Amino acid sequence: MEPATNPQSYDPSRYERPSVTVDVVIFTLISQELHVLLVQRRHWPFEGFWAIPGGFINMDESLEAAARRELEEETGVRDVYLEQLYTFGDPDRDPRMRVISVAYIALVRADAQKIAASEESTDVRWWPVRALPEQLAFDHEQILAYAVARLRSKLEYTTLAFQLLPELFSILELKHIYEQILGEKLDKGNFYRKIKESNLLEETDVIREGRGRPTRLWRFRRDRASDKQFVFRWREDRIDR
Amino acid sequence: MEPATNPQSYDPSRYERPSVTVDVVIFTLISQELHVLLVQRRHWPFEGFWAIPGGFINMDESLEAAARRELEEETGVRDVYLEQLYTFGDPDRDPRMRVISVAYIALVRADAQKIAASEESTDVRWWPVRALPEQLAFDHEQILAYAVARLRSKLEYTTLAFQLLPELFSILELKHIYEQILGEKLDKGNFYRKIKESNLLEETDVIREGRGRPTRLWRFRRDRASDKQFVFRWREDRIDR
DNA sequence: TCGTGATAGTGTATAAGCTACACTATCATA
DNA sequence: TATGATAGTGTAGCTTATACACTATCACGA
Repeated sequence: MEPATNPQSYDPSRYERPSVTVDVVIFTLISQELHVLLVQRRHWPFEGFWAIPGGFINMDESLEAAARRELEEETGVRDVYLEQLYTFGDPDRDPRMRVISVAYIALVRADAQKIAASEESTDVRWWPVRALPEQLAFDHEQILAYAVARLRSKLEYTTLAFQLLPELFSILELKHIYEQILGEKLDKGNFYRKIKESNLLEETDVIREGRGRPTRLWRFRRDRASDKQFVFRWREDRIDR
Repeated sequence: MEPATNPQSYDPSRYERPSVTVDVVIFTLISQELHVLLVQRRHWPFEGFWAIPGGFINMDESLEAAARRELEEETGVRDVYLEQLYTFGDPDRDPRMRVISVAYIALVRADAQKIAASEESTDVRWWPVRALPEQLAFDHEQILAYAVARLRSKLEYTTLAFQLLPELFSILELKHIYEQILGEKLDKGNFYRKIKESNLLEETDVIREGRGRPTRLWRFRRDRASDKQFVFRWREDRIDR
């Protein structure tokens, strides 16, 4: 509890304190594929290794505010989807000192990447989650693996997939993302039916011309998102704590 | 990231550090009803208020180890289900100083409560979640509400309910718990079928005599639990991050 | 000893939802 | 005007869920 089981001996300042950082796993979609932002470290420890962006919390900001600050520093993006993932705190995860890291997941829209790209430095890159660097700094492999698993899992039963798409998109583009994430082909007809029945999409007048038949574009109804969660598929190996 | 976006200026010890505590929301079943363990504070701040048990982490133990230590100190119980809930870190959640609290959920078996009771001090009590104290210390109302919501949610699509039951139980007792949690009556026949099909229960030779027809008792197959998650019911308002 | 209430457990017709896949539609281009 | 490419619809049949009627086995009292 807050220090009071042994109240008579209470003196918080006695206790040695760990450092607390916030790490943000930033996902986006590039050419229909899921990517994550990593930064390359220039100094010991793990010099040259890729790492999840993050940093120390300020004493006067909330954890989420710290995560948003980090996110904006790295990508220049604001108002994105952000959720707390997990807190990693093994005693020796950082060789320098005890560091507790509160990890967050951020989803950045596909059409917002250019902002990131424009501010990209040589040691900041989007990596496809299917082809990540061999080894990451610290326990970041574990954090990233967990983030990917959680994202995959949640995309199946929430509207998170929409956060990755641009403002307007076709139903088959949406299907493509689901296929990427689920790792399997989906039936076109069934997908259309399911998405339409969900009533989460709003038809627009925009028609995109392409090689075949012109494609109608749709928009995500944010208002509906909170009312009704969209359950795309049930899986037995869900990760969602 | 771990401190290296600005590597040239890196010096972790410069940063002011928050205190980090682990709070454990301990649930159990008493007379078929969900209860939670709270401790009453003896000192400022929130003197006399009920709080979730917890304490500072040691510098050489993991977060989960700290949670298990707290749990054992409070209930004497080991080897229970434990999962990280969420990390609460608003700047002014503790009036004394900046405290980051990593909250855990623990599920204690119904037949293990006596252990807790035997070590109970005057200011430690099991509270039914349906009738909690008006106000809790710090932001513990929020933590507790979140824990209860997450527990309810997860009980529907995991085998967590079994963690609350004694070693041996009847299928209708299990049904009773699900009814408690879901807040609705379930069909007996469908419940039998669903549970049996799930293959999560192991029949025992134990028969309990009662008023009516004798009841066969069952045991939870822990080995199966990891293979196959038991999805009892889908809900649209799930909370599972 | 037979009936009744209480609890335990099974069977099944119907409804609802999902899946697979065949079908139609509309464009560009050769 | 035929062909390929992409967009979108219809539907038969299978699978699963729901509601509810049914059987089973005990204690206990008339």
